[in-house]
Amino acid sequence: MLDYRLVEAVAAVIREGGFERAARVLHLTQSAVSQRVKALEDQLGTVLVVRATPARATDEGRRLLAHCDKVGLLETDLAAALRPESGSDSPDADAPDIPHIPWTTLPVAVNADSLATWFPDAVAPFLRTERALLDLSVDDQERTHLLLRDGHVAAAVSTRAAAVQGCRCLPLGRVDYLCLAAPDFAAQWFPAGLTEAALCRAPAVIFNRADEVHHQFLRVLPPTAASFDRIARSLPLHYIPSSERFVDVVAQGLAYGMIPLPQARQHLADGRLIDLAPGHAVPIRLYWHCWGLRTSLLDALTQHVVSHARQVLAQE
Amino acid sequence: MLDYRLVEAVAAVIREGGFERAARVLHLTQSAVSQRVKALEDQLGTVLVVRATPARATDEGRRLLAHCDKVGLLETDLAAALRPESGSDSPDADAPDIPHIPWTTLPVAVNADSLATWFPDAVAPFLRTERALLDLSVDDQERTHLLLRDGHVAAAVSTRAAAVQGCRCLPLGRVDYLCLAAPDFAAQWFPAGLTEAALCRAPAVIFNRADEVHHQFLRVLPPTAASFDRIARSLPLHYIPSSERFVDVVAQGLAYGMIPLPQARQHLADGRLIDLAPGHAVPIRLYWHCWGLRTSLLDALTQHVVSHARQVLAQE
DNA sequence: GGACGATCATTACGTTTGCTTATGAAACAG
DNA sequence: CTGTTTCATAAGCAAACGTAATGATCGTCC
Repeated sequence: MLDYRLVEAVAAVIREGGFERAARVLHLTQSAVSQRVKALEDQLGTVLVVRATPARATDEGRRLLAHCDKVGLLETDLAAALRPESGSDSPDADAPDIPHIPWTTLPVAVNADSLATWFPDAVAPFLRTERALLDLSVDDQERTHLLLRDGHVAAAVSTRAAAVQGCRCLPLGRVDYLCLAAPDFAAQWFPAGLTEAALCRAPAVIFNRADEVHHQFLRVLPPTAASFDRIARSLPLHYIPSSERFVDVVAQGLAYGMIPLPQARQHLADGRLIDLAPGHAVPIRLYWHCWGLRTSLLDALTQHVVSHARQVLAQE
Repeated sequence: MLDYRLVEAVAAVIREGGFERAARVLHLTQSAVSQRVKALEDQLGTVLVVRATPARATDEGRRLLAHCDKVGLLETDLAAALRPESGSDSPDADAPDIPHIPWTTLPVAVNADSLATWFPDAVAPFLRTERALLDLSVDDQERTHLLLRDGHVAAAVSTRAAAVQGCRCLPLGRVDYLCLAAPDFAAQWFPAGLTEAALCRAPAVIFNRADEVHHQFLRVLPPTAASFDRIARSLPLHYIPSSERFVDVVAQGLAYGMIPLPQARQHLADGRLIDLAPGHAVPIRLYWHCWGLRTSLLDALTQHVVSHARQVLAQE
């Protein structure tokens, strides 16, 4: 079996982005880290770390890292099983050199809109009951599953319905994106509705360059597919990579854009936003992907996320 | 992580039914096996092997054995993954469209906290009057100036006071970060205040791995610099790369963390958050960097941002 | 009951592993 | 080109770990 002191050295180098920082975290010298990494690379016959600034993992290194995280989760389970009497852990005075009861850090990828809406409420009870720490990566909903596939995260919220190799995939529900604008904005830029000419002139806002929802919306609009390309190429676009600011920009009448119904409901009720294309919502289906590995922590997180999402998201 | 040489010794003893046989299988002496088993039992604080004839596992030993098998399976998978030459995966390339002449897209880098607070209000009037589109990049406040230096953005909000080559740099003001927690959280984890022991146990939340504010805070705390390193290395940390969710996590009593005063003011007034270290705010000074190139749009943006920031941010 | 055999624990000592300190090499910035 | 940063390598050394020998414990059989 692997010597996990070596594995952890590689993991630390990659997480910290360098041998020096890794050494500090591991309470070792840079030299020792270098030797450990080299030893493991020799043993496996593969380069695991790209020596650059910052240091990063090779494909093999990534796989090893994912493996290391899995084993870490398993060990957390084991520790819990071997320490059944760990009920009360209130901070009382004891030996400071004994590192406290270990926390487990769970790397999870989540799309910005979920993070801005239902996700925090879904994980809050989990964080209250489990000795776990979240390490969130925010990425586009179409790409979070890549982070999972490459072993960067143990779980992800994604639009991908197909399970990643070696992973579970559970449907969470549907979020409807509506094409919204402030009433003033609509009157100024779309006096005759969503005409092709108006679409080419009115400033729109999208999340970032990977955001596909706006384009999906244009595709389902009455104008034919022929005109779609022409429109899509000439859209004046704001890029605002923050869900909350995104909504603000639209609410303030600076642009129009595709907004998740949960985030828009209040604005719609108040009349601060209006639907530019009623009946043309873009439904985005979200899925929970996580390692197939059965671990009480992962299972608990999955349980919390899935059950909460199915309560608050639209179900088919 | 566990030392799997020790684990394998226990496994061998149980599988083989004795230390002697285990030693033969492991190509060791009986003494070595005995020492290894004892070492692991000491480490875990549990008896793993029932010394009888034949030797058998305790409940804890059985769990350890099951764990060992799981890790073995994972390692088999890993080995299979590292054997074959890595396939080629092509990252999907996106082709950003350049909008028409009348609209100018301004790439701007901004740190998340600014985006979550004063920045939108600062640029809103600018967007109303100018035919400009924003292309925001969110990055850590210590690194936004790098995006500027490398030509990725035309302007940036950064903590860097020194002007980038060929760029202007204007001070915007100061944001004070306070060490905050929910009252319940403070009572549970910091009954005696910010002691070293409590700091090592209580879960904290930081933005991401480049976030230095928390560490800066620890450095200015009463405990000497000597104890700082020890604390900093053993902090249980949540990573929540979203300003709004960051605050939520603290407000919900899931962790404590450094929060900009502007974002915390309402919570503090409501009593939902309390200051764990009054008088120990970490002041972060922000600067507006932009290309020296004189452009009416850039000048206008700079004008709006700087004047608004100087109104809402603390000035020296 | 006492001697014996089997089995694991302990002790003492020698080898080896693996860390630290010091220095070299390579990439990078200014 | 020079100083800086970062990783690799070399040599010395201490601690870890294994072996061999011995001690302790328990069950068995005469």
